[in-house]
Amino acid sequence: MDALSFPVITFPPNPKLTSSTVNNDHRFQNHPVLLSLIDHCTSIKQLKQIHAQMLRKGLFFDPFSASRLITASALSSFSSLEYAHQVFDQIPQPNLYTWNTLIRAYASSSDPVRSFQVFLQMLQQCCEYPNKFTYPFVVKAASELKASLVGRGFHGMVIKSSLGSDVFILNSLIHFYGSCGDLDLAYRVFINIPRKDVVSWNSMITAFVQGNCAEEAFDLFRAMEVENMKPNDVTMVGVLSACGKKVDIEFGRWLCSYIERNGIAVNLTLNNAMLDMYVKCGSVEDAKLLFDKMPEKDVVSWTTMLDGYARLGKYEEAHRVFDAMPNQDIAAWNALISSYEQNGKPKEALAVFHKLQISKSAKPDEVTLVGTLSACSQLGAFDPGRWIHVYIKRQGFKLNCHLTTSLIDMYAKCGNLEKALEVFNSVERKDVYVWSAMIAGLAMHGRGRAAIDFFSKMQKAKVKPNAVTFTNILCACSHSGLVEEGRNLFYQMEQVYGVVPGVKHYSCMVDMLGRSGRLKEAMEFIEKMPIARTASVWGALLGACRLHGNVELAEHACSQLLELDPRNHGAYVLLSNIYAKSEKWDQVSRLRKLMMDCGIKKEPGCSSIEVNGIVHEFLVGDNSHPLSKDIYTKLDEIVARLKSIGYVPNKSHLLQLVEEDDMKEQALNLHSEKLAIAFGLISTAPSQPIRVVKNLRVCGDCHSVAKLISKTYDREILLRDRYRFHHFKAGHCSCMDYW
DNA sequence: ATAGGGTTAG
Repeated sequence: MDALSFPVITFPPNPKLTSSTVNNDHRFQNHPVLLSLIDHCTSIKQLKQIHAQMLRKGLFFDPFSASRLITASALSSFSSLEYAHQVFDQIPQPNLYTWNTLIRAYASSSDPVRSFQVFLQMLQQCCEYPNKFTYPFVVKAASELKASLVGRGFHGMVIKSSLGSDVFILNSLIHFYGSCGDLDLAYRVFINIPRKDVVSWNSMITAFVQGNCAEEAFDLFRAMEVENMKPNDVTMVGVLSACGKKVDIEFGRWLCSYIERNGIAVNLTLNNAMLDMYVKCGSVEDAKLLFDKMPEKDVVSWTTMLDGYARLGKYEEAHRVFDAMPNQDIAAWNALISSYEQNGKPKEALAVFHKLQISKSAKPDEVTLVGTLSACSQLGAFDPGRWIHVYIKRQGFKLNCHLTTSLIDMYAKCGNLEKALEVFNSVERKDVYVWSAMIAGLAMHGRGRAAIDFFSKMQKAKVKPNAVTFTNILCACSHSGLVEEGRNLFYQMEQVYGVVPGVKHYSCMVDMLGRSGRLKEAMEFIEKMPIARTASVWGALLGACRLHGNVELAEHACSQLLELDPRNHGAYVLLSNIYAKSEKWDQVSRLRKLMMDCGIKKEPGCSSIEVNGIVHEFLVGDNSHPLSKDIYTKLDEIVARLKSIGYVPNKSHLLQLVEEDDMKEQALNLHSEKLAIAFGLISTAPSQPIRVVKNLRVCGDCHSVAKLISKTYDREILLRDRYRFHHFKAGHCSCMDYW
């Protein structure tokens, strides 16, 4: 919803229209010398001197002369809006031009809301109506703020005041509707412009690109040819950006040659757009060739190159570019942080953030924080995550939806659902991503009912759910065994909410049905799918077969899965699991051999635990940790103690055939999650919960052991596995053993 | 009497 409230727009009466006090009567002689001096000012100090002279000579009370002063103080390179506004307030009778200047300056300032305030004041106080110059400025402010209702209000006013055919205003409206994501309305404005100019086309193309409709942008670009409209540099920047999004290097190369053939002026921005296209299409080589030829480079050019290497995982080159850039602004740091974070290297991302803090060469911005928080989420690194939250508060960052979403995600994935809820409740503005993150948080903590509750609250708040919201809510239903609710939501998706179910939603449904033991229904559901079945759908069925020990269906699911994705190690592992559970060891070793022959490796189990801000990682049977000896001693102690209260190791969770019984036990005890928990017990205070993150699904035996430890050692254990959270407390797990 | 709309990195 719109955060800005805007009064009903009516034109106020115009009391001063007939008044004789209006000071536009040229009583004052212009003072050409003084006025031309304004244009030569290079600092606020000089302007203030002229201001003083103007006051002495009475020139300041001439609206025209005052307007020149306002223009210089509000729009020049050394401008000070605050000063401009103070001067403005002293002008007895500002004219429309002067009002427009102030509105314009505020529209492109960091606080565009103020241009609305000045606009409203103008409606009341100025003796003239807003004109064709006023609207582009306020509409621009509305675009900046994505203030969709306010902008529509302006559109209405434009029509009422018969300015509805001004191409400047209409172009700004295209831009406005585009930035609000309302592409249909933007297009409606566009097609109704009788004499479109190149800016009209550019605005519409850019709107399509930014709304992720690259094809439509290309269509429009081609239509320009037909309509004999010559594209310019801005047009090319737009289509190149679309090209990067589509990862279509062929078309991108063609566009570059088009620019050359048609003699389109290449400036720095256009060069940067070409660089970006090459980088996004994965050709850092092409980018490098262009980069070396560019006559002028700015920080964007350097950062784009850095990003090009980093996103390919060429970190050595990326760091070389980083060191070579004239100055590393925050964007450069962000490129490094996000590439690490997005390439599954969250530890490295945190390390870069740490370096940034020490170097103090740039101030973290919102992008930095979002990337770093995401790294914390991946790691389950609660301490750094919490630290960043404090930092956000201390630095006075306003929580926008992006940051809010990241914080909720971080707290949820670090096991602190209460904190996530606290952040959620503390913010006024909640968009679909904020709601979806909260629902995902509830889902991974097994709070299915609450998730459904939030989903209906979301409807009441009039926030439209999207595909991600549905993935999360279906996942919540699945993890809590809420089959009826999940089924209903699935069937409402398209009919009630207009969200067409994608393959992720089908996978969720298969998981939900299968997990709850409805294997037959799950299979029928797959057969009736109207869209192409992917590996993930069969994977969900396979997982359910393992849970319920259905060998036959598992074999079918597995063969279907491998047909679609022959190198899917998860499929082999799951099927081995199923064979192992029913003690078909010959099948287990057959699969093992098959995997070896195909060179497919099981993803090794890995658990990490954060102690005092340091993340420790454990692999299966790991003894690389400095405290390894102590850890194994502790583990022996734990097992002995648990056995004395009736724990029986569950050997069916082993993957390989181990003949001797005690060997089996040992193999179980080598599981990474047990090592991490044992390390947690010896290295953290008894009051502290143990927070472990595992890359795979938690093993059944480890799950039982964690429950028993939570009781026997009176310790909370928070274990996050690949799919969800297990919150062990006093002998119970939050998943209620349904996972 | 002065003026306006569309552009690139994360």
